Amino acid sequence: MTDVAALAGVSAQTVSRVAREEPTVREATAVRVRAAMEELGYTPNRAARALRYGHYGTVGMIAHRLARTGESRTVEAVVEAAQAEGYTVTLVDIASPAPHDVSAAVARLSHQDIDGLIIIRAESATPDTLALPSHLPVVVSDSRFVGHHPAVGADQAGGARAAVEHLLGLGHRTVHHLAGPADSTPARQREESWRSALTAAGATVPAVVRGDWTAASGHDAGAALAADPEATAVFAANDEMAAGLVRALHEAGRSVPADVSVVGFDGIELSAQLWPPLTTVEQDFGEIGRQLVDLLLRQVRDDEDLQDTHTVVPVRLVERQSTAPPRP
Amino acid sequence: MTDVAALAGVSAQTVSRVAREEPTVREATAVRVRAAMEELGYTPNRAARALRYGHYGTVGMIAHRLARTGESRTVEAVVEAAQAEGYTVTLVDIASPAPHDVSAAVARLSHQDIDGLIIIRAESATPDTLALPSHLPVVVSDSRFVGHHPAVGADQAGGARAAVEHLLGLGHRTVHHLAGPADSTPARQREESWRSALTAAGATVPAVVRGDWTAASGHDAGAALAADPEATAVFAANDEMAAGLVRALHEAGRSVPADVSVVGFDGIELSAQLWPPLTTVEQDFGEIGRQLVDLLLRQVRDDEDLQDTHTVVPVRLVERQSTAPPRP
DNA sequence: ACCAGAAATGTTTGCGTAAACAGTCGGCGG
DNA sequence: CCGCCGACTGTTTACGCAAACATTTCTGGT
Repeated sequence: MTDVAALAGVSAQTVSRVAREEPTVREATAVRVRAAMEELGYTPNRAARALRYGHYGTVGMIAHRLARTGESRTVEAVVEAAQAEGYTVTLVDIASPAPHDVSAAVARLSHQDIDGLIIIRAESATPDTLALPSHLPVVVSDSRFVGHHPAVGADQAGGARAAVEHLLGLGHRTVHHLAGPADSTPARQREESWRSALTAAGATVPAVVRGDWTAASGHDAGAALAADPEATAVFAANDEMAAGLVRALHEAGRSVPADVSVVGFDGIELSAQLWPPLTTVEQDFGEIGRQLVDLLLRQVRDDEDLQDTHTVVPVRLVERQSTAPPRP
Repeated sequence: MTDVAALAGVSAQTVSRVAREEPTVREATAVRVRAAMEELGYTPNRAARALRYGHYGTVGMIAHRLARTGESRTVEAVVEAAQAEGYTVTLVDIASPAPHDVSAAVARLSHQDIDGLIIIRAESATPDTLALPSHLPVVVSDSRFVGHHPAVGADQAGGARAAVEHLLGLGHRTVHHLAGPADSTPARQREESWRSALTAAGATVPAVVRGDWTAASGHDAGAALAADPEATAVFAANDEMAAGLVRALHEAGRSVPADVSVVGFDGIELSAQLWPPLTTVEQDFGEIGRQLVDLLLRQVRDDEDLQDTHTVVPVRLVERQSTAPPRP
């Protein structure tokens, strides 16, 4: 900055004014300064600015396994929404969703240059195990934190219920469930909602088959389900597992949907390309991302107290060709 | 920091020493200081540190549509590799891969607190249109920048050749190509390599069908290909389009692989779950991410000049059940 | 007990920026 | 033609931290 000032024949303060486009600089001077900045390749030092201003223009985001569809779509939406508000996003991926790793990630990130923190799918962390720096605004996409931090989440319960009711409505006696890992909050919510929807309809509740979100685990589970002639309808906790399940059914010679109907969850892009195209509960990841950023920035900028806020983003059942009435 | 120093009854410098875990502080003192830090919720201010040190411990990453499989896997790998080296990653998503938007993103990011920049899939940007701040270390995952910036890329040509040769080896007379968008460098490389592999084998080169990477575009293209009885083997430029293509073939009553063999590219998780499981050219995104970080940090830390470096990461043809010899 | 030298701690300074305050200059009314 | 006002521009200072240098407090050996 000093060099620019010298070259333009002005003071450093004037350079600063030009850099920030203050209107109180005479145009002729500004032109000269800009030319000098150009020539010297000057760029304002953000660390110094952050030090001066006391904030960074950056939000942190913690995620686990961010190449997964739900994660990456949320990340994309968050980045876009944050950018639209003039913030950048710094990302940390945690090794596992275990409390210890989450805390380590928070510790690392809270020493970073961030004004606020977005935690997505910190599935197994609990408010107690999460040692957050005081006064750091936080939003979470996991409802376990309701009452501790503002949260945004898809309507897991509603989606699961819609899936079960759709299958029951088709005439199936009951609906099997291919659940997600037991330590995942969304997985548990989907499972509980599946159970209560069955109970409410007076249907029997079959044993849960559990996977770990991966397609491979869905494929394993599918082998078991395919052997059970009673299983005519399956609600899978996500689309990847549903894809593995469908493949296992194909391999077992069971037709989808003639022999077995399958419903997924998430609405990933490829769900429409499976054979048959998968009926699924579609989440609006874009909206989730936008809400997360909105809630966070309201705390950062306006110092709002949003503790008890819990935004539920609606989901939508998309009926495709993987569901049909059972064989008579 | 001053408050902590006062509370612990030491100087600010000693607090700094404890914060950085310098070994020259007596343990008894360190304990007192740590207690004070704890009580006051003190956290070192990174902006001030960055200002003092002259670097940020952060790398920037520019990507486009980062929810796509290849992108998100690369992002995840980069984040992990950077974390392992003690760096964090700040992300910016660009609206479109057009030169103008890329430049805007670079401009935005170069004013951020970053020590280096990773550009992935800046497909249509050219070295000229990209106004980078001078002296900012850069790596690129697009070979168009070879000679301008160090680059890392999968072996596009080798992968495409392997796909074509696999199909030809199965006995197909020729191989059709479902290409990616014309403004994408990887798409062009795959297409050119497909063409030269056919020519080298003395096979005729059918007209290219072009998609835009999405499964939907693959489905559209599939409708055309399904109507052509000459098309017994198709090499799709990515797995998403291959999935759409396979679905279109199913809908047209053409069997895969009995009537038409299909090979994809990327090796996304769901490629193994399609029906039939997709033969594809698998990229090692993890390795690409690690190489990107390695190349970048060598410039950042050691000030190495890596201009002409171009690391090619091998790909691997994974044979599954979507390919077979043509009907006699 | 005394001293040299090592260990521990304190003081000064500057990193690049922008707010607050202090000039300087030109033009206009009287 | 003087003085005052507003438009510009310059000077001083502090943001929080850590390197460099200065000073104090311990060691252990005699």
